[in-house]
Amino acid sequence: MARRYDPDRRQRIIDAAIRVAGRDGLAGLSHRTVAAEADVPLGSTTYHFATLDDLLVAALCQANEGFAAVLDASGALADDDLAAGLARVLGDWLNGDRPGAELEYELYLAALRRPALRPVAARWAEETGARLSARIDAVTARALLALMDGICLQVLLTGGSYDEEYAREAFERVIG
Amino acid sequence: MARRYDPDRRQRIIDAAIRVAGRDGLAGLSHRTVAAEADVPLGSTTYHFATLDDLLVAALCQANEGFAAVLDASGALADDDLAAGLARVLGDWLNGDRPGAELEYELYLAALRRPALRPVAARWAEETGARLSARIDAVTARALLALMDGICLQVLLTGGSYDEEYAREAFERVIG
DNA sequence: GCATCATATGTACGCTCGTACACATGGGAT
DNA sequence: ATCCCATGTGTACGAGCGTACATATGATGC
Repeated sequence: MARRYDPDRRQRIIDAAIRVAGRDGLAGLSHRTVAAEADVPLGSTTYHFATLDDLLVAALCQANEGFAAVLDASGALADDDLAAGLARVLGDWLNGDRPGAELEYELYLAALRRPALRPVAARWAEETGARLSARIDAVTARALLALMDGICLQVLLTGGSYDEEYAREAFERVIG
Repeated sequence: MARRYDPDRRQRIIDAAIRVAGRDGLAGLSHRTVAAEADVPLGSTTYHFATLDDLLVAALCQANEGFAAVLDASGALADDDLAAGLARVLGDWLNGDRPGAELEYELYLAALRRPALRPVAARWAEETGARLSARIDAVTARALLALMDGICLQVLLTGGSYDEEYAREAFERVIG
């Protein structure tokens, strides 16, 4: 009954959704679980996000900024050795916040089956590609992006560990 | 009441699961939906596959053979120009049976959140890597695999179309 | 002040889900 | 011929789900 007129309500629901998805995966995400995590009544989550897709889009948009932030903060794009810089930032991201990386990828990959998420996933790819394009030609940027995705996938899917030197070598070859 | 002692019961349930997952995605997969698709009673699916993970593992194992079959049949590994061969087979797979490719990837990516699927996903990566290793050194094979995953992902996630020439160029650079 | 309307709340309905379990059936070992 | 048990069948239970909706509240514009 408390906390009527909570100006941050919507944002708190998104944050709660990210926590729930991070803990239990997308399968554990529902209006109710998010409501419980955010400590708001069920009706509040359904009011702000009529469908789960709406909530997913908001969560994906926010989670997407995780890697972008790491990428910008690392200065890898300004590194003299771009391949080494990318390999380093990927390692920082994968080893620094593995659950966060898993969540980000899960949301990203969810676009495969949820058309509503595709524009967001596509925009992320475009924006990251654009950052790379500031350093290198468009084709190489796109290939680097694909390679980064593939390497992350191999690490996350097989549960293996990240091999920075191998990544650097692969990036270097693509850069040519 | 009919069809007692159906020796192919288990296999028919797996086939039904693949059809359901292909049509409605993993989210639409349940003991009941599979039972309905296979035209068997609910108890039959729960008997042969106590948990959904059991069923997923069986489906993933079977679906995994799709790309491998295309890869073998294409003769890409025997192609003089490995990069061109891989780019061609990827195009055949993505354009020839898009729903099948989506399903295979969805099952593959499900390993991210379902530990039970990880060994299967890891084995697929190993086996495909081994096929490539017959043609090229192990590091390059692994990088090629990552790049193939990444390129497929970009196509499937963004809904874009596959650019074979771009893929060939990227493969070529990795091969060096 | 007052009307308006976006926001917030609680409850209820019908559905599907996983799971459990009691019972039926008949192939194959003995 | 008989028994065992893997396999097959039907039903029920409790839980969680999305959704809808009637109602409450107070910020905001006038």
